[in-house]
Amino acid sequence: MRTHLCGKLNRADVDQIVCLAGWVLNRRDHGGVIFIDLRDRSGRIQVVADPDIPASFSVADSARNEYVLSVRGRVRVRPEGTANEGLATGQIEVMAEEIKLLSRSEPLPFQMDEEEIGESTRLKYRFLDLRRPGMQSTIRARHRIVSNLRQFLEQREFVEIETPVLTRSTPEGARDYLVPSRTHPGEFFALPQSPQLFKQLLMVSGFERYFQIARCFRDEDLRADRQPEFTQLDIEMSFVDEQEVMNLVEQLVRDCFRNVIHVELPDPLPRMSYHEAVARYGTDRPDLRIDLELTELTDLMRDVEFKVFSGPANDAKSRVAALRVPGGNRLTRAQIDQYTEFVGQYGARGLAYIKVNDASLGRSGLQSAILKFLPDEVLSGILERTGAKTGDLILFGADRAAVVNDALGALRLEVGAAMGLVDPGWKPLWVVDFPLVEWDEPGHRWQALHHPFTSPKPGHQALLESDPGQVFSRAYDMVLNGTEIGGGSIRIHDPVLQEKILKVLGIGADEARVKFGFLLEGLKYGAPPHGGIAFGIDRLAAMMCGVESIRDVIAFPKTQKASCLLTEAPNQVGGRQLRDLGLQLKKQRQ
RNA sequence: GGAGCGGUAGUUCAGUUUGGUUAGAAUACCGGCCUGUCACGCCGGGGGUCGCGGGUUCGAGUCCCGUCCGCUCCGCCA
Repeated sequence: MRTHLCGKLNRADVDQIVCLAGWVLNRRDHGGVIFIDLRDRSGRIQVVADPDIPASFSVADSARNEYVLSVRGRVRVRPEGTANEGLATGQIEVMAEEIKLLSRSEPLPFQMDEEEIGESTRLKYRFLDLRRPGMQSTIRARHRIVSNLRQFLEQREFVEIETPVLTRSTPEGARDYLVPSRTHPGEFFALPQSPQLFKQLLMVSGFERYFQIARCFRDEDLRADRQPEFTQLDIEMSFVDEQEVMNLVEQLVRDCFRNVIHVELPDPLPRMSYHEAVARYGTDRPDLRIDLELTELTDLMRDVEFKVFSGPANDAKSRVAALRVPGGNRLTRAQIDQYTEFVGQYGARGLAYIKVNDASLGRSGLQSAILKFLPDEVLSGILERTGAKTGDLILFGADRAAVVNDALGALRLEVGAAMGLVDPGWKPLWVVDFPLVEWDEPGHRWQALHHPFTSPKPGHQALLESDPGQVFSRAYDMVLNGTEIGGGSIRIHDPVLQEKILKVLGIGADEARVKFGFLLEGLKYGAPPHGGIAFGIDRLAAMMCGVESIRDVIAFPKTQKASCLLTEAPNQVGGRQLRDLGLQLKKQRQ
């Protein structure tokens, strides 16, 4: 007797006696014969049974997913004349000789084959949602992805090391999840936002190649691609420069795509500077599947009478740019109004546009409320630079550069998707040459673009004090189809330089000691040059599975309010638990 | 903190624009019949706090106010 998994039977198995176990997908009694569609983790097979066989359950007219059965029987080819078109279960069936009921179920809260179930119902009954084919497939794919990444790194002598989950709050960056300490009343652990400082210390410790599949926690508002706890593939290496890190993780990602979803990514991955990405796409994570770009018009608009354009054109921190929409001429006024509202989310105060009715006619071939403000040479400059053709629409952004970039960058994605301009396939790239710091206006200080431990580019250190905004960092982001899937940098291994950077960031020696003194201390004891990267496993898995939300690749995700509908966490805890912590009960809501 | 969409049977939805008889459909569930079925078929049945609270009205699923929950986005996410 052999034991088989459901769905793995084939013609070579005919006449074998097999044992199956699985969920009943469908069960019927027809003409004195019982038909059972069984499903287990690997597939689906139809079992045919005579009512007289020993069976520890009774057959009703129909039922789905209500039982878990074990079946012993003979594999056979379905007899002539009994198969029909569209055989769902294949041509091999099992003639049952014995059926045992292993477990029974109440009627399900939703059907397994229903395509769209409301998010809250799915999450409340996540254990059943996970039983459905879609979630089975994504969760298993996620496992294959992680397994592949791990194998790749192990083959290259990386060592997987766990770092603490209960750790110290380092209040830079995101909000921490805090855990009160019982043994130190009034003090708190923080859950790690990333293992960054520990992995750098591991380099000091001599683990030259480290990785970890690390859970990270950030107490910020959620999005489709952001959960309060998420998983990162964390990598750090000693004695490497950015080329070596990038080359290695390119291979890692290519290998993963090849093995898991049979996709060949370009070799090498294209690279683009931060400044080029922002200029051409309005963002540091461009979606290169969309063949649209922002066109720089700032210099062209300096002398026009139209203040909406000339104002920003003459302000160093502002920008005038255009987005050409091929075939956009056919958009209605109402649709353009919607786009105006759309860019309003990003702070744009309007959305000027020109419809190109006939590109060969110059001014008279254009249609727009702003034509009268723009001289002929400016109009022809716009047409020439944007490459506008008859039937196109040109959209304008003129404001502070950050607003123009956010608005037109987002509009590019929105319009690209709406107009069907998104190429299928995979467009990865590296974004490099990031500024080390950016000016934070409300905080009135320089802020690290990546994090405070990122090394500045060699040769740029002289600018650190005179003009920090011009300093490039040794950071790199891997971007795939408009999503940042990984980011890293060569770190600072020189404690003197590290203190200098902290000073630029306005973090004094005392403050630095309080926040991450243990890292600064570690760097004093012969830290090797080192660098690394972290990949967002959830985002990577979601993209590779072709799903919109990372919730669909996380077995037990949280809702947008960061609660768990399955366990009803977070919840109030008993007075005893709180007293142990020296805390008080939250006042009950009315 | 802000903007938008949604919440009606176990589930997926219609009904809300223009207030008006007993709130419907499909599916699921229960009973009966049929029988090599595989979205089986046929007949019958049960099932609703229209998210919750308040208001307007002779009358509210429908209009108004508040609130809770889910989703998308902005802010936020070194």
